[in-house]
Amino acid sequence: MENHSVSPAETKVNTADSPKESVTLRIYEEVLEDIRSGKLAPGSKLKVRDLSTTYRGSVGSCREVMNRLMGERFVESRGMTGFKVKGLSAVDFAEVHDLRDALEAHALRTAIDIGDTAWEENLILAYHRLTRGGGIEDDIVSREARHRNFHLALIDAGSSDWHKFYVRVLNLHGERYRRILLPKRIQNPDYVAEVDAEHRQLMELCLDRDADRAAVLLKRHRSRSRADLLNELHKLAPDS
Amino acid sequence: MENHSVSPAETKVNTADSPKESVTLRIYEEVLEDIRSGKLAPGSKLKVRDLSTTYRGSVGSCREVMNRLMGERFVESRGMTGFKVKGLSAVDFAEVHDLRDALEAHALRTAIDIGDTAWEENLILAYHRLTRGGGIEDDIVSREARHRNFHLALIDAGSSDWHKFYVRVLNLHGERYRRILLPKRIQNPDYVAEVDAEHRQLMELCLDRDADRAAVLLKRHRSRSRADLLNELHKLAPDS
DNA sequence: CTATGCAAAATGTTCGAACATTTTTATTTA
DNA sequence: TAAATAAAAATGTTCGAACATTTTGCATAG
Repeated sequence: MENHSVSPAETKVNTADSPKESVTLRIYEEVLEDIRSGKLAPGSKLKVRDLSTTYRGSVGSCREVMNRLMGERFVESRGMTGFKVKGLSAVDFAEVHDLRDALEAHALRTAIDIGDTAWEENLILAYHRLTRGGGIEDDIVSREARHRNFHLALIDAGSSDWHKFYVRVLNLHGERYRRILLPKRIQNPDYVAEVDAEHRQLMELCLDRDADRAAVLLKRHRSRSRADLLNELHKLAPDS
Repeated sequence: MENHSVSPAETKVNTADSPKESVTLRIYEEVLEDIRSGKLAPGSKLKVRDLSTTYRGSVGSCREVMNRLMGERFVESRGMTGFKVKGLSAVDFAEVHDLRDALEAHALRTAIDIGDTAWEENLILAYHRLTRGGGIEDDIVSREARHRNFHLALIDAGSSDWHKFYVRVLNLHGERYRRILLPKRIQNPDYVAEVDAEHRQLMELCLDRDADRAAVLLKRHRSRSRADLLNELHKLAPDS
């Protein structure tokens, strides 16, 4: 049988004071990144032995990671037949998108309602990092991370841990669809600039405490992505 | 150090055709039940070696289960300090309750909107099982399972897998609070009868496709629980 | 007495071999 | 040839020992 082994996501530079993360955590991060980037193809089988050589860990460590990723729905498993990368589908994407919209809209209103100065300052900081880049690493991975952080900063006041927990997971899944199906767009400078303009507006509406307009803009902010992604998905599988 | 070992949840009878579930799955189910019943105390440490003897598996199997339960937020872990049962707190409960309310209200409207005959029939069946008992096993565990199934049946039409996934987890957490803090009430026949009357109303409003009243009743259905549980929690820790 | 540091114990983590199941391949038979 | 079967390979699962880190207990210095 052919072996679709992949090379793991870039090894992280161990800065002097980094507190020596566990093997399991390292593999978790690398596998998650590789699933989100598409390096581990949607629907493909995840054989723990292959994983253990690719990501340099034991079968046990890899199985721990698989179990963890099941909880975040990036990995599936039925009975004693091993693990699979979750597939892509139009229905799944629509669900992810709509549920995130609902949760985020609610959280945004709460944040605008009761957010304090710290929230405002953190939001400004997140916007700055998003647009100015995060330092040395300025690839697609960190861009998406900064993007996610900005959107999390928007709602990082008042809303519950549960809310944030779910929004984070849904965001990660949304990113996966974007990165795999629209890789060109998210690297196009014009598109990025245009989107960042919306981010700025969003931030300013928050600072002005204009919940209604912010909610509308947030929804519009994503609607193009949604339509285009569903279009791509229907091209791949017209019947779903 | 003292050893707070517990006896595992009752061993499941292996009927002839049961497809031989994996050790990990068995331990997962037993540990989850013991966390929800309070046999594994909120906030207590989960030492894999103790677990492996209590639940008759290897450390590796137990670690897989811990990782899985982390995804459902029944178990926490920070750095290299092992696993802990998630604690109880008033804020956490309020978050669980409110988020579930929001998700379920939305799902209920969708179900009433587009639910078909199969949905209606399934709902009637779930109500029957809830009130008439589920057969041999009629303890608190199966009562709660049937209760959860009824509420899942209410929304089991149209709403997304993600929605159902999250509602299920939130329900399990809500049950945990009820079982640990209000054990008397949920076993009181009068209370059960009273609640089941509400269940019947709820079902009938669904069959009548009266979304507005159903939504109101669903909210009210839980409000007493919510108030009483928050009261209990404040007694335990008045400052949370 | 408190604080500090060391050693021992407890606990957390990782590993790869051993075992079990599923899937594939080869072979036989109708 | 096609279906059935058995052997072999591949893959999935489980285990407990080995290793690493954290916590505990104790001795000593301030």
